[in-house]
Amino acid sequence: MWTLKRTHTCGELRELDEGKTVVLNGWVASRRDFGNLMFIDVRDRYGKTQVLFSPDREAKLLAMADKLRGEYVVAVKGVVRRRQPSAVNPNLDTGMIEVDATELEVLNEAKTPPFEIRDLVEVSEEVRLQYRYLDLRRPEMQRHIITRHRVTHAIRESMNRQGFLDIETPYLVKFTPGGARNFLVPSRLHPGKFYALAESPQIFKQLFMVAGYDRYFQIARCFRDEDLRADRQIEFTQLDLEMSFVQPDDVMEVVEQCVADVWKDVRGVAVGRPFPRLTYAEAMRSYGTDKPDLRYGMELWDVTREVAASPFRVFSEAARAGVVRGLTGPGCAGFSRKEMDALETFAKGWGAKGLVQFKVEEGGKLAGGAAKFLGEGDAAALLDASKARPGDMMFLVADEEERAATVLGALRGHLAEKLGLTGKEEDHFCWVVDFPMFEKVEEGLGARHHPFTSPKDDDLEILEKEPLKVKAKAYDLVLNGVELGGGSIRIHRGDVQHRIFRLLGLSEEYLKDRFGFLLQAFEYGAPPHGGIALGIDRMAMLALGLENIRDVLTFPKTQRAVDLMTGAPGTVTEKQLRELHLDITSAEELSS
RNA sequence: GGGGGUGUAGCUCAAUUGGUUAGAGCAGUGGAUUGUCGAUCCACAGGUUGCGGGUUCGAGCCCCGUCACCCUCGCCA
Repeated sequence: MWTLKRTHTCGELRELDEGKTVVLNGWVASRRDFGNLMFIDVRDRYGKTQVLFSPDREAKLLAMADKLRGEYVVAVKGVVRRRQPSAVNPNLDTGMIEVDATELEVLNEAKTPPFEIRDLVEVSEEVRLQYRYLDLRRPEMQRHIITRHRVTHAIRESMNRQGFLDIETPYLVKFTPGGARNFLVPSRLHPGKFYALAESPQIFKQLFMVAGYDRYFQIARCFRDEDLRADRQIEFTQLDLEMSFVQPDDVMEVVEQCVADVWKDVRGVAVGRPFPRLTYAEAMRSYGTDKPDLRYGMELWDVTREVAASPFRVFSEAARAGVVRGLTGPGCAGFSRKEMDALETFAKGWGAKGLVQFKVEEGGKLAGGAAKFLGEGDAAALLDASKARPGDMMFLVADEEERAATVLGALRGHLAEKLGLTGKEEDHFCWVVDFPMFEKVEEGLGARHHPFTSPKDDDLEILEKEPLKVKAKAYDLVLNGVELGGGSIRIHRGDVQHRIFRLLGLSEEYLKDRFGFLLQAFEYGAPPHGGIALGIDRMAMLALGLENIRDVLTFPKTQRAVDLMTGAPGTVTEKQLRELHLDITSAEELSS
């Protein structure tokens, strides 16, 4: 029970409020004790306000204030005073005023926290996660969580404005193979049977299209039992959407509008539209990745033809079966032996046999270990292709095409980081389109996106003949080298779907068992449709300029998928196991 | 499953070539203090050096094992 209910938040009082009697509720952020005079900063999520306890009031009040400690929860009644010019704190929004306390109520005491509740305190993430509720009290984390709210709010407003319906789908679903590993939930009512936690609403949203809800969206949690990373959690949130009677352009248009709305609301910037589009082939050729970072240049170049007859056998031999490609490191000619070795080690770590490095000297002369092996026209060809100038460095990889692209793509990112090219504030969105439909897997073909992705119309005729050349109506949204999400136009015709299934080597029986309901639904009038899913955690992370998804999640899990605060996952009782008809067979697990 | 990094006081870190009683800042506690704002000054308290084993006259430091956290490859969005 408390009597002093707040009239204002700790971030809102200004000079104009001078003379008002106010009540603040919040946490004691700091205490500056001058004996007969004391200052308390009271904090809530809106800000901090300085409260003055002066000896002009009754002695009891000051004595009470003397007992205050950090993170005590307090209610303070007082009069807003304008500060003397010399006492103004320009670093605080409320720094022009202070509250001259007349009453104090301690709503709750607090133990000394394991770390200070402030920004700019370096605390190990392990401790932060263990006391996440305290970490979340820090202004920096509150800014993250509030920004995340603004992202989701802006998304909902934008999608609503664009005529989309927010509809939910089940999380407890039937296991469907392919894609990510599922979490399984044992069924109590059906011994030996399991639900799966939805890895995405994919199938349900397609059924919405069959049902006629032609513009659907949802901010949905997804569950994938895969290894965690700086930008990946086992449960994460997607903006999922699906539309009927559309082509890829229509989906991309909607997404661009939504993202632009979010960026305008959250970052206050107008993003340029339409976003640039690259084909998958272009992205791989120029950037060595299907998620290019367009904040800087350093595009890859190819000299396979030019060096095919080079006396340098590393080049000429690679040119026969593979490619010779490179990138230009601006101003890198000054790299030390050590730095160059480190780059070669980096390249080898990505599977390169080696990394050929040439310094470009004044007059366009190439220097470096392998320079002496180059033939007459080689240097000129390299200079021409690389656009390298004196002071630059060329990095070349001679290998099979995919390997060369991957290595150089990784090297490009690594160099950009090293050269400080990635720190820019600008955001560079782009679309990567025309992905291959299939990829080679151990036993034949696999779906690159998922098996309901539509091939491009023109490629239908070569579907069976040259499946690896077939392009999909798929598109990925990329921001600063991070994949924000991807989608596709789906197959809505049964005949095409069956051709794809056949190519993927899926038997009719198997399909009937796993996707029977979907295939059946598609027999009752499925409209052409397509959609996309975007990672909202990543979006919030990038909107905040962060590099770790955990910093925009309230209770993230560690790399080993543990919640350090609750201790999840945990053991359960024998009774629970019995009810679920489960038997733990491993002795190790039983003892834990 | 593989590669790399880290682990010392509540927090962030230091500790020479293996050498005496493991230090500092912040936080904490007590005292002083009427204009601070990450207040200041004085004092005090605070340690199973992640854990287990080994080598050694002697281990925070070397070796083996193990655990936790982070980055990453595979995997996955």
